Amino acid sequence: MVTVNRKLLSTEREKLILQALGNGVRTITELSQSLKVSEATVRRDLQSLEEKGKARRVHGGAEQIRFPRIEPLFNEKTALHAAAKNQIAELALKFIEDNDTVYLDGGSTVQRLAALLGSKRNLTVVTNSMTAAAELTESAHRLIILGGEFRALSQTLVGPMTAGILEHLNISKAFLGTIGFTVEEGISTTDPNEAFTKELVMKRSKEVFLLADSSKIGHPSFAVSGNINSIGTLITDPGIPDAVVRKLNKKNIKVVF
Amino acid sequence: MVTVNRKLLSTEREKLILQALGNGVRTITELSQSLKVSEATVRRDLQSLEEKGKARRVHGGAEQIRFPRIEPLFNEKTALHAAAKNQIAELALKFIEDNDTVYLDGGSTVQRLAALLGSKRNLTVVTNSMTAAAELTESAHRLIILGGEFRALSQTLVGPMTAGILEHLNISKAFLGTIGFTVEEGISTTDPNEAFTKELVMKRSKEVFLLADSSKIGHPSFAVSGNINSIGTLITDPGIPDAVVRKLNKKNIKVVF
DNA sequence: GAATAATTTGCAAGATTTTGCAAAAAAATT
DNA sequence: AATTTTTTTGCAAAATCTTGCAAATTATTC
Repeated sequence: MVTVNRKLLSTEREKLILQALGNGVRTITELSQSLKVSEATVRRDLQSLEEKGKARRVHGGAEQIRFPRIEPLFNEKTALHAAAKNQIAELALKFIEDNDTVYLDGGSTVQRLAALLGSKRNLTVVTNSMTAAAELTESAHRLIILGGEFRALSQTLVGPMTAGILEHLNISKAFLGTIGFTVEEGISTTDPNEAFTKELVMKRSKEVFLLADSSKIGHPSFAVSGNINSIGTLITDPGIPDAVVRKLNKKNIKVVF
Repeated sequence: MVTVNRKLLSTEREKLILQALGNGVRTITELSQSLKVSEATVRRDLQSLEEKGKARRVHGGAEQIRFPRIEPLFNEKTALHAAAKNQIAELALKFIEDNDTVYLDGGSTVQRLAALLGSKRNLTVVTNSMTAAAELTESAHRLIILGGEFRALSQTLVGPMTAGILEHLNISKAFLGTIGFTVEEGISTTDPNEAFTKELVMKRSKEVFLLADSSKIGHPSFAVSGNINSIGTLITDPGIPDAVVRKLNKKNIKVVF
């Protein structure tokens, strides 16, 4: 236990704050009182922690980030992104025709697409996303779920075991999500197993569509998936820089927004 | 129970809402009263949750996005022999030890067992049942889902595609459900694809437990699964006729009730 | 060890966000 | 079609956040 009998360095205080957050969400007032510093100071500390990716501020307080390496990227900054994602999903929908065999990847954008598939007829939907699967269990479409190890963070099935099924399937159109995307390297995610599955899907699909809002472009993640040339079309929002569009077009990747 | 001794942050409130939704559909009014905030605020929270894909709003309230409720048919059956099924599940649980690799089949009895696994540590759970999977997504156990075609009626993944993964796994204890069971033929179900998967599981498992309440005994169904001798133990209820117990014992199948 | 520079802290005014209320719009029900 | 219920929208009050600045603290230099 740390007894506060002298002034604390901000570094020490930040550690105490993190410790306090470990037990859940804390308000600014709570933190301010228990650390005996002004609320302004707490705010500044939290700002610093947020920049380091160790805490997430919410209006009125802050909470701990459980998976520091990953969550900041997940951080769906509110309705702005949500709107973009819906738009992207609607654009993607236009590429799907009745009777298609499509693959749906994990991720929130693709999830939106899954919710829209009710308007199509007689699809065969292959997916590794448990949430997409859940969305589709009540639909009339044929649903095929890749097996494999369940990854709680992304709610997907990933890893080498997925290969067994994928090898037996020919997918006409794959719709992939991603954590990061760069013009040089293409798709990248945080988990190598997930990257492996994405790569395999790209190989087994005639057409590959990448669904990524513009906030993801230019930010690579840890594990790179396959070759960027496997991607046929990037579906994104108008926030994508012109320069990126040009570079992608040069690589024969269509960009839609 | 959460005691509200201070103002809640919106993040916390959203978590409480999700928790409340876990028990089914809630109306806006209910949520507003139990959280002691205005209905407008509840609506806004639900909107936010919906954008994050964690809840679905319906007219008059909201529900959690989860795996679909088991269908009526499934439900009726469940209610019918509920007590027996719970007992059977509890008996089955005693055969599971920490660190085991177990297989969970579809069916309402096995589903009960899935719900009890929280008391064990560090299991590897392999399953083809979407409802069992749903039950376990939040657990700390390692979860492996067989791939394959989704069969809505039983909410399971079945057919030849499941083989790809099963062949790579060694299961120590398999817990199977069934539609019908006879001393002569053993397990039988309505769907050949489902029978195929059950058969394969029996081959890949060191010990096979069949969970079947006594109402199923003596009633064969359409598609027979594998050899009756693959079954090591029948876990059932006291309603099982003595004659059947004797015959099974002769075949070296233990009977537990 | 004193003087100076750099950083941190607390305060308070102005900007932003959240909340609850109520009217208008939309959806479901009769 | 009329009524009731639910949802959306606009608005004002309250709460929270940001920013600039001065005081306090800490680090650096002489």
